[in-house]
Amino acid sequence: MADVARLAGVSPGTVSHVLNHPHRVTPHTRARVQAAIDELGFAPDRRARALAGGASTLIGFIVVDLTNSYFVDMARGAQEAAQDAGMTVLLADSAMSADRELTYLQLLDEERFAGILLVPRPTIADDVWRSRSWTRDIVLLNAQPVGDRCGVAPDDELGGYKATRHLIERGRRDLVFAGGPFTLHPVAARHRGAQRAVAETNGGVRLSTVATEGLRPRHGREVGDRLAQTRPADRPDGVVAAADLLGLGVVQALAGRPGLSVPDDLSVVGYDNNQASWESPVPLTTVAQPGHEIGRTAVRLLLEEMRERASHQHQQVLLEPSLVVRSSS
Amino acid sequence: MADVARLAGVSPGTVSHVLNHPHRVTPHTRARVQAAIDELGFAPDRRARALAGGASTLIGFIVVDLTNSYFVDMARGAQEAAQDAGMTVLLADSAMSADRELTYLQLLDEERFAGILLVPRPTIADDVWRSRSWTRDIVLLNAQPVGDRCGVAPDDELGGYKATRHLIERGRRDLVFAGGPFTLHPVAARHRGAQRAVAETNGGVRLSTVATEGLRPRHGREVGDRLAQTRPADRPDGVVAAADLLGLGVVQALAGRPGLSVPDDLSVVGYDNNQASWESPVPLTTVAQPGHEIGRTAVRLLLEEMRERASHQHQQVLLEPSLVVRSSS
DNA sequence: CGCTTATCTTGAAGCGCATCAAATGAATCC
DNA sequence: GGATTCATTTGATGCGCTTCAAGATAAGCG
Repeated sequence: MADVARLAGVSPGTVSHVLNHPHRVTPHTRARVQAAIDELGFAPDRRARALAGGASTLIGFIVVDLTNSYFVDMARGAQEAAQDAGMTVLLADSAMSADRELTYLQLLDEERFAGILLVPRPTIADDVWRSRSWTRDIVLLNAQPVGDRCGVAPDDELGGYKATRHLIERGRRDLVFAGGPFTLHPVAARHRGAQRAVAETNGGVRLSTVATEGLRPRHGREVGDRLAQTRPADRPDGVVAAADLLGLGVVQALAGRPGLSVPDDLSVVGYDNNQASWESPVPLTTVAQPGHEIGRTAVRLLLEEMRERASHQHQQVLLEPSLVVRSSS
Repeated sequence: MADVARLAGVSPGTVSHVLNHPHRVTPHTRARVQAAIDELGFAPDRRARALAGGASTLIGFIVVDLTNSYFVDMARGAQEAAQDAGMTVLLADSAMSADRELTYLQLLDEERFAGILLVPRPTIADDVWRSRSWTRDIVLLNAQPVGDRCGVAPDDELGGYKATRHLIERGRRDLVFAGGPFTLHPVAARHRGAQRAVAETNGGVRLSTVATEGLRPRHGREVGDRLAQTRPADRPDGVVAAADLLGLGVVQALAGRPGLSVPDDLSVVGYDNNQASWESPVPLTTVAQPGHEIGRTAVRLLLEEMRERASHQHQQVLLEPSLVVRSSS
């Protein structure tokens, strides 16, 4: 910056002004300084700026698993909202590791980022970072509510409700909810939603539950095989799968079997709007997570917390998932 | 830091020493300072440290599309290698946008990151960032070679060769290469590899080429349908697909058709080791990209460039993809 | 034309830390 | 016991920038 000042024949303070308060500088000198900046290819050191002046313009986003495009959606929503506020989101992939989660948290803390968005690991006893008090503002995404922090999450109960309600409106009367393990909060919540939708019919619709060991296609295929072996009279006519890959497994197992066509004999609804759900031979009806909105909302909360530190009230926001109807129902 | 010094009854310089040169400080005072640090919950400001002392410990990783898990692999490899060197990788998702790519580049430049890893958009006329001279060291990943930069990329030609060679070794004699558009460098390179493998047989194997409009499952299904309509006598017995999703489409279209079982009547090899390739009902033989190694190597090159700036020679590294044999061949 | 006011510009101080030369203290040696 | 040496500790200086009080210049007014 000193070089620029010298070349432009002004004081360092003036260079700083054209960078930060251009209106306070005569158009004439402003032009000269700008010319010097261009000629020297000067790019101000943001660390120094942040050190001297206000805060950083960086927001950190720590994600449990970047392999999951749901979280990438969140990141993009966050980036979008951050950009509107002149800030930037930088990502860190903790890749399921508690250690890394903590390490990143500490790093961003020491780097004095403006704020931190955290998608923690889904474990319950997830207290590694909670035991410590951080200097940065932190907003939790896709996590169970925590009292002393803002949080944004999808309304899984509502999603389960919507999926089930959809099948009921399509005339299905004998439903199965497939998913597991139920220790996973989202699975349990979606299940509750399904139960609520069925309860509203006052006995007009039956719901049974198949607990699976996981949510992968092979678990779904097991469910499908089991359905195929059921006597046609006892056979359900709708499946609410707790995840797309699970639902796809069900569809795969049913493919080609007589009397078991999807969606005529059996409707299937998935969950997550996974890429696989629309690239399947039978595109899957599914519930799309509001990942993008979660990201946007999280940044909004973070900015609020940063700006009105004193009056800020922590809050938990639940966002509504949306039904995407395709060929499987 | 001043607070810590005061509480421990030492000078600020000493606090700095226990942080940076612990051996130069008496165990006794070191313990006292440490106690003060703990009591105050002091976490040093990394920006200030970098400003005063050497360089930052941050490496930026700008990715064209984080939705693609191939790039997440690279990021993880990079993080791994960076960690070994006491550094950290932070990600930025340019989401296919040239603007964002440039903006991030400039941001990381101004934030004085130690170095930058860039996975640029696949376009050829990709000169937005090239026109400018950056202060940071930059390594290109998964990109066409550029003279004045280090670069790391997969050897697609070799991958195409390996896939084809595998089918030949399995006794296949009439092959099809399916993929497109051929303006995509990886597609063209894989095709060349396939041609080389066939050429080595001196006429013992036939290869035809089906140019598709894209690499999605539906394009593959079209190929599969066409194969099914071919007279059995003229029908190929092996398909080299330029991508997994394409290959999966082929398999899907063939499923259940008599005389067209996979892998008996027709073997299929995909490319990318996409998640879908192993979760399919017929797990796909495929070529796995060395994403992890690309990330590791890129960081290695970056560190070399940083440490031996004077003597450093830019280099292009091609990494070997590996064949993953599963049920479709 | 002298003085007040508004507009620009300046230079010093400080952000939080690392480093380095200088000072202090302890240990060693004859 | 005094002189040396080596290990610790100190305090000042500067990293690149913003800001702020103060100085300089220009404009406005009677």
